[in-house]
Amino acid sequence: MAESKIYRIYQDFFKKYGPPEKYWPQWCKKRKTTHDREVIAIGAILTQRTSWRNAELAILNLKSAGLLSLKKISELESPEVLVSQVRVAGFYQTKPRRLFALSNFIIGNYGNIRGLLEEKLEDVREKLLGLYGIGPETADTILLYSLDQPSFVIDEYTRKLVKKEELATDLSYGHLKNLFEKNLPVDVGIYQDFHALIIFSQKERSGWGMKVV
DNA sequence: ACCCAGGTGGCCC
DNA sequence: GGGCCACATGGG
Repeated sequence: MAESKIYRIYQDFFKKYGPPEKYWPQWCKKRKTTHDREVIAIGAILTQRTSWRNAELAILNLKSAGLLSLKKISELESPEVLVSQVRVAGFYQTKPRRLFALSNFIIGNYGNIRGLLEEKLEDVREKLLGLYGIGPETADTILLYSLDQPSFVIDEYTRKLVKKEELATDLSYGHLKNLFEKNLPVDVGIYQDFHALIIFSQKERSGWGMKVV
């Protein structure tokens, strides 16, 4: 494993760009509060097919409205209440429904997001995938960055890297996820850092990273 | 006026 | 299982 090309790319990126915690302090930091975990899960939905900049503006809108909380969202009469806060992040009819579905699932079944840590990774992943608006990338983002579970995230940047380095011809989500997980030590920190580094490498550090929310 | 940004569900074949 | 489309705003 140590000599695998994928692991070598990770090491090269780390040397080149340094620890991602510098750029994504909220997402990669070692100790997270329950609120941190909730914000990351909410952010994972808001940033779907959307620039992080706009997703972050929506997060700030939710914060100003006192709604940056899974419990608060789950208590809403209707997801439409969130339309004005979410608008800036696009898909403003669908994303509120997705946030509502996730919040109701977590609060209704577990009381709070840390409840998900009591169950096996595979089981939580299957349940997340069953929710409206949560596909493989969002499920793995929540598992990896919100819950600190070793579930590698595949996105378009990862696919670009795979194509450029000719790491695989099958670009399906499941195949790439298995490929990366098979070629890396099972280590949450490495998974988190590598996914972030892949994005930096594709974006060439063009001035973004998550601000403190 | 285009094109894209850390996707997903619905529909069709 | 894969291919196409709608969803929607803001920035380059």
